[in-house]
Amino acid sequence: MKISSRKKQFLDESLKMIHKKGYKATTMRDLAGQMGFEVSNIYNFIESKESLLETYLFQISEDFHTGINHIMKSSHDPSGKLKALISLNIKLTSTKPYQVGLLVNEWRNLQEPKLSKFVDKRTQYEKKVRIIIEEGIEDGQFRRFDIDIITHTVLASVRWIYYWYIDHSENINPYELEKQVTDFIFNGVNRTK
Amino acid sequence: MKISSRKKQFLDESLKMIHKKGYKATTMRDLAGQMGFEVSNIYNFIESKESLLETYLFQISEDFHTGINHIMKSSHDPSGKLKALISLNIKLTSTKPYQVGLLVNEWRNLQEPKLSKFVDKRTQYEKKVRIIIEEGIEDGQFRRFDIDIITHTVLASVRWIYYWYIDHSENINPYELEKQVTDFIFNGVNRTK
DNA sequence: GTCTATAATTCGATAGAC
DNA sequence: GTCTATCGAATTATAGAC
Repeated sequence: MKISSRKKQFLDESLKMIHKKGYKATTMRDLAGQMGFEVSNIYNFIESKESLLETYLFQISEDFHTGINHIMKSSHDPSGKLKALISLNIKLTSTKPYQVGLLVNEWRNLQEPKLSKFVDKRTQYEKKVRIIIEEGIEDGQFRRFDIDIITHTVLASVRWIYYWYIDHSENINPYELEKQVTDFIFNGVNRTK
Repeated sequence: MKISSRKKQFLDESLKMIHKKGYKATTMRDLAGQMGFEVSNIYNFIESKESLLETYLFQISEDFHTGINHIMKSSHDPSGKLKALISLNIKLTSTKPYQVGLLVNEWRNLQEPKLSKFVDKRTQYEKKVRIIIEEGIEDGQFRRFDIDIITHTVLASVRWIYYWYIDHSENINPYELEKQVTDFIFNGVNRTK
């Protein structure tokens, strides 16, 4: 079951290229050219172009689901859960920025029935985030917002980070980044309250 | 110079379909089928597939640039400028949600030299947002954050809204939405400070 | 694991009649 | 403004030799 280093190299290079050019715009010829061999060799490693996308997407998707399920089962209060959610996002983004980029940008290129499966799982994830926000408001830890609006805004506040990581990974301290983003989400930009 | 209603209908339908399927995944045959005519008729309305994308992208891009230039020249303090920026985003998103969607998702499908032109303009836009944040921190109106991190987080906080609008436009009160998002960006979710 | 060769399909775009 | 017909290029994928 060992994955040859050549296959691993192919998967890594392809991931980066698909992120950069987009899944549809990246051809099998592009991927082969990046490896310096002919198109037909790709099929020694994978079954099809779409299976490549599926592998990337469902791997990182599972990481997020495993992470949030741990958070939901934890004994944290809503504030603690929200902090853990931010931490989860930054941990996964810092270790797998290109996969996170695909998760954000390329999911809709999945074909049915995988597309519906993916969207369903994402909806489940968002519902769990919604519960954290909802409980925080009912507890009085969070202010009274429209729950859906704030759920989406919180999710959006961490969704851009993969891009930052890919371009500046050498200069990013993930702990400082986590601190800043957490501070923003909890307290906003305003100094005078 | 009057645009025929048939052309306008084509442009509107195509915009929606390109948003839904993605630019690369949407074929000229798809667009023709949506209109109920043959592919060749498309070229009565547009020069090429890419000119279609360019038209959509540079129109909405200009709207954002015009808007932020007015804000930068205004007499508002940094807090007022940031509020105006949020207002601009929600105004453009509520009136042109599909164009905003293309701006977020499809810009990289532009070909050179249009691609570089677009990216340059976007960088200019982000620099202006950065100046607002920077001045707010120096004035003491905003708390001391890493400027780049907070600039990107603020931008991300409003970037998701086009998606919300396309799916729920009938139930959205843009003034309430603006109030909620502004409140989030300025004060965060935390109740106890 | 790498190659050559090619199948089978789809793509954007054009020519020209009506 | 709509059609039929078609071109040339590009695309994913497969067959089979080495």
